[in-house]
Amino acid sequence: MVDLAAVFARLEGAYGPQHWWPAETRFEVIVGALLMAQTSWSKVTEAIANLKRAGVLTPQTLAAMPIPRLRAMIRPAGLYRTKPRRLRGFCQHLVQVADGDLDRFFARDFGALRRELLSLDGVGPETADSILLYAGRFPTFVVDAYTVRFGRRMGWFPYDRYDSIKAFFETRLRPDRDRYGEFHALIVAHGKRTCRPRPLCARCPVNAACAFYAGNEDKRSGRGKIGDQAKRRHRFYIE
DNA sequence: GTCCGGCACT
DNA sequence: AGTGCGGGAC
Repeated sequence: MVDLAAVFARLEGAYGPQHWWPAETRFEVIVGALLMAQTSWSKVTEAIANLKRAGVLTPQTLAAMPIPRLRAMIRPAGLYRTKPRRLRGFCQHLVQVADGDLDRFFARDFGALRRELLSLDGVGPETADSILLYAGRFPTFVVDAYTVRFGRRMGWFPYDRYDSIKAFFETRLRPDRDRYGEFHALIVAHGKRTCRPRPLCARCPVNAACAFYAGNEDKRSGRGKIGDQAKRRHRFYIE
């Protein structure tokens, strides 16, 4: 029996409200999502600030911008060979199908919209769901590497397939976009601060419900079969 | 060295 | 399933 509401409450209690997505407009949310891969949010913020300062942060302007100029502005976000092309491509698509109007763009069937997003270069499932949730305001659950690691350690699922994990959450939570958005943000906070590659289980707010923590009880106590050397080898981080 | 709020190639 | 994409922060 997995009580997601209880886990949510404990994460919220430990980390507080996350205020996602930190952007002024829906279009900024989308630009941020497209620039996010393999970088930190502060770098994305820097890149968006460059676009704003230059006054080019509109779908029409970005859709018509030469790649080298775009590259110079979003350089802080890294992966500069791919991201400018993807950002411009998305804007061209947005202008094409909705005249750059996000109200019109999102005012369509969810399933069709998601498939359309996934067909665009640079938009995989996580980016598509981030856009649909945080910009489109659809109740769709976002899965990322933190979610996979966290859920597997908790013992909620053994697999790492995006759609299956997404379904795990969506079948257990009422479709509520604010709650979905906050839950994902809390999982990210948890993954950064506690459920790291080397987990800080001793001060984890949900360790009482965690299979990984339970499975390592003998190692924590130091009275199990596994000695100190093996503990280090297995990379369990004991506070 | 590893890590970033991934994705598209092979 | 493995790897290129990039460079700053730690």
